[in-house]
Amino acid sequence: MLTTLKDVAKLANVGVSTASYALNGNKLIKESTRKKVLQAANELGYHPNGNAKNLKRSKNDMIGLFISGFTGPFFNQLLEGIQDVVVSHGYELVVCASNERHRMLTERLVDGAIILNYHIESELLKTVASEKMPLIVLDREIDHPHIYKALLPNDKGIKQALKHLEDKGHKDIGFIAGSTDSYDGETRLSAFKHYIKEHNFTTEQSAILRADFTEASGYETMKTFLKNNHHYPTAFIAANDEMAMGAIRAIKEEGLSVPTDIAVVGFDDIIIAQYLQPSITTVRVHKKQWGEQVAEAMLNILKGANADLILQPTMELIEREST
Amino acid sequence: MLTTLKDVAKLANVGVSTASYALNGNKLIKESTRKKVLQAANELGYHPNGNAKNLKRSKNDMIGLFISGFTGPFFNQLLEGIQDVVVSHGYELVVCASNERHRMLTERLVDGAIILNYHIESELLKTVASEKMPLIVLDREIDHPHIYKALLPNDKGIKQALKHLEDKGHKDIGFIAGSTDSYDGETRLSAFKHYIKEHNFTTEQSAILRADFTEASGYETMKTFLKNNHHYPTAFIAANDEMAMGAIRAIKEEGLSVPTDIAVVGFDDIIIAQYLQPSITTVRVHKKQWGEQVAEAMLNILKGANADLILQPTMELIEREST
DNA sequence: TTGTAGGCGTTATCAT
DNA sequence: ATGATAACGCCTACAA
Repeated sequence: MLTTLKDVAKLANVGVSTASYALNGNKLIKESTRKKVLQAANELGYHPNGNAKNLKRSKNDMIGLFISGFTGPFFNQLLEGIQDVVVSHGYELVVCASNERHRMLTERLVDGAIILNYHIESELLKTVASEKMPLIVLDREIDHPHIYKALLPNDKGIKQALKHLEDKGHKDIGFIAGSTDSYDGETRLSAFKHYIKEHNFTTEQSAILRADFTEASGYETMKTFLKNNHHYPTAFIAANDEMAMGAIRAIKEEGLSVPTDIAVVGFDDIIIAQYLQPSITTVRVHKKQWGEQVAEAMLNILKGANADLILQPTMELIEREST
Repeated sequence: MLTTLKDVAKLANVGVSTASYALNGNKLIKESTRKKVLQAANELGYHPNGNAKNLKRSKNDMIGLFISGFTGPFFNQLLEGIQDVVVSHGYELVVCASNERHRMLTERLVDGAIILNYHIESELLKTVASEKMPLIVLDREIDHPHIYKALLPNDKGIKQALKHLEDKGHKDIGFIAGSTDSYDGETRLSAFKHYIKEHNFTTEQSAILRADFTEASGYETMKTFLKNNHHYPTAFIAANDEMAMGAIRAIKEEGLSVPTDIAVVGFDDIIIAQYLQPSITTVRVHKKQWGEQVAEAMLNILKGANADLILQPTMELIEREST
């Protein structure tokens, strides 16, 4: 067996509790005994057993982030934001991309969880959430006293994109939607439909394309669309930048020019967007800021603060060459 | 308090052990009792306490990946590879980017760990590694019976890059190194120095630049270099693609052309490399494959297999417009 | 200042 | 087929 506190205590010639106190910096322990214990622990390469410790304390000092996968350039910045804040408050962050068991979450191996994973069913979340285990969902609407929401104001973004295109003289605007699993994708789509109707744009139903957030899908979808329709909108909004990239590639390949023939607006402002040719006009989502806000909120909740705060991550239109 | 197994047992009118067996699918339990227990558990929204369970079983069914941060486009693909394999074997993966405590690792909350984080000291790793806790390091050489290595064959990559440039007629080749913390960065640098000498290239000491892996640092470094030296190499190798990107930006800004005046080779083949203008010639590291191999190795080790396997992730030169 | 002992929620052994 | 009970390793009253 591995070395336990008992081993350390024995080697240091003290009781286990003394060893425990010493290791945990309890003030009552004499300096000399603490030295002895530390020395013994060091000698044995002792590390406490987290399971035992956390079981006893019923606390893990650990916050979980549950995402659906590591694909795509979107997560990095969000992760950075969360990470920074979490560790600066003495917690640690674990990131899990499970799509079935989510044991880290269900078995309460974390003290709080941030959810951005459509694979996890809302019903499950409801059975997991509690006073001792607050949840913040980034990807759905859900009603529960211990589940907090931190959703992106996608409709604002769409509004800005449409406004921008309108200012540029576009009337006939298409849309490239992502997969239906995605909350953000679907809210972007419905915001689009909403404003299109409200502002009497001339968009045809057939100009609302369905892809799956990947560059390849954006390419394929646009390619097929252009092959099958001789009439095309003068502008497209894509539900993310990667699809915008793919669409632009397809448009260029069909001998059309961006933005002269078709303008394209992306969404998210991933790093690559500014480096492409043409660089992509996009709705920037301040992902790092979002992450920071979410993490702060979680820490506050954990601290017992009344965290009914409504997060408002910034969205702004970044104009570049594709429009 | 949260609902425990005892609560479930009570509601189902059975003993705790029976409840435990029922929930864990033990064959000895009568179908009708199992139903009762399941029903009760469901009703109470019961989820086992992972800490208690793992403590008792001394097993977590969990593998940890410890990285230094989420910045940079490098990790995603590696993560994907690891994730896929790990979950397909019934384990879960947790990703931690801690830079100080690493409690998930030290407190044995995982059954094995993959290390790609220069913040974690080798001494610590040695005290943590054991039969019950194998480690695979991706970022250092370290000697310990339970620490396995899965290092990138960086010298092969450098060799290919130099060969490519030599074939293109280059004799005077500079290098842009990353931060000294990085194992891969430093081995790339020393491989470069080694082959430069061996093949009698005319590289001057001053043409070995030091940046820190970011695009910005590549830009700054190259900018300063070109301002201060009227003589410059006809080609540069960068220790990663982002610095290559930055360098190219600086070179263009100084009114020189890539590749005519200065050719640039990157390293890693991050997604963006192919989309830039000029697209970047680079040494492709099959990161996903690397991740898969590492994960397979870990699972084998955990299974008790003799895993002295030497991993050989592929590296190949991808020729594009920057050379 | 230090030691003894009970309990955190499970699993697993051993009776029944 | 089921139920009592002893660990797992740690923390923390409470005693000494």
